[in-house]
Amino acid sequence: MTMNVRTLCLGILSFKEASGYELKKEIEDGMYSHFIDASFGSIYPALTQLNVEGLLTVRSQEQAGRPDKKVYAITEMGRANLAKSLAVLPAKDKFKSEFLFEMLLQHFVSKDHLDKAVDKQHADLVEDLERIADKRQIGCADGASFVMGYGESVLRAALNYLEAQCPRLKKQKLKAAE
Amino acid sequence: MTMNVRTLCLGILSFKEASGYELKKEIEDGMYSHFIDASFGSIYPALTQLNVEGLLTVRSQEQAGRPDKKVYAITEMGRANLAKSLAVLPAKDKFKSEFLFEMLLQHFVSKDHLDKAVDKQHADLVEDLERIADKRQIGCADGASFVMGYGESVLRAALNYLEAQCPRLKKQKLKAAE
DNA sequence: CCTAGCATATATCGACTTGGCATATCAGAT
DNA sequence: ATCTGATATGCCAAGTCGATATATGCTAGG
Repeated sequence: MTMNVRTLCLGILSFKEASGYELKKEIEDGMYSHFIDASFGSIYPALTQLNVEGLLTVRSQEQAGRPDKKVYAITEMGRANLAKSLAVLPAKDKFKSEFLFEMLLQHFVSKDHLDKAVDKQHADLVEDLERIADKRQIGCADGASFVMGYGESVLRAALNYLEAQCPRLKKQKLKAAE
Repeated sequence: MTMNVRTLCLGILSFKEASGYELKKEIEDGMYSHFIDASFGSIYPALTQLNVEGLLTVRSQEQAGRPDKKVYAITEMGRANLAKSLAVLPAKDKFKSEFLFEMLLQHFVSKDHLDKAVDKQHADLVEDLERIADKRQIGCADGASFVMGYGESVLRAALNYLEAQCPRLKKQKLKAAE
């Protein structure tokens, strides 16, 4: 699979048309957020290029009191191109964690700093799980359901491990529940 | 935390001296492999730069029948610099999965291709789990133990989910056990 | 009241990183 | 005899991130 920002944009636009800004929001806060990343610096040039190649169409949409939106929609050529990109076996998952790196080198940092890092990791995991839980309530089809279930399983496992290794976290949890 | 290849090299070299090639092996197959990535194209320039800045020392080691090794060792300045980099709270974990992207867009690919993608994901997860299990047998201290336990939990959760969603995989497992 | 910050919206640019390629030698497999 | 793979270092084009710039309107606090 040729997984770059181009393919990503085509994939999201295959569900519904959107502007560059809306794509970024979807990638950051939406269903894609826990297994994909992309910045404006790659999204906007990709959209321009895809439009030039005829894989997308643009239409400028005026908005009251806001800058104009450039709404992109996928074309038939775009769908064909996306299908072609997806027809290659996906590359191996990549997981990057500064947190685990810091845990590995814990003898270089203070006990206090380590506690803060663990707390942050815990908060990040809880936040991600809550976001998925919110999306799940809405209820969605086939692929989306599988993807959210996968994310939920993995995040919950990480959270459980963290709480088992750092009993301190459970106390905080109880505190928060009061 | 300033997590770039520079910090990564300093971190690994804080345990033992190594050449660029050995660092790559450690990152690819060693304990770091499931939460960090780096290519030769970033490792070698980083080592050269760190040496110029006095954070590392080099010594050329001759080897019978092989090219000379440049063995890098961390200096006191290097350790101080590493400690400083670690004194910032770690950034949020990043997880990239082409597999999940493909699952989300499954209506674009054939049933056969989807099966192959799932099989590949399954094999990747099993391979990673085995690698961690091998490392764990050796037995290691504090940080390393935590990191491997974390990785094991997360990978096992993913594997369990995959097998629960695709009962076909269990049959393959039994086949392989025969 | 007003002003500081935040959300909307698009775009560029430097710095970093990846992945492929080049180069060289030797061991073991075919 | 030849080819693949491991050891070993390094360069380079292409892709990507994070910060920054620009412009506007809404909202909440001082």
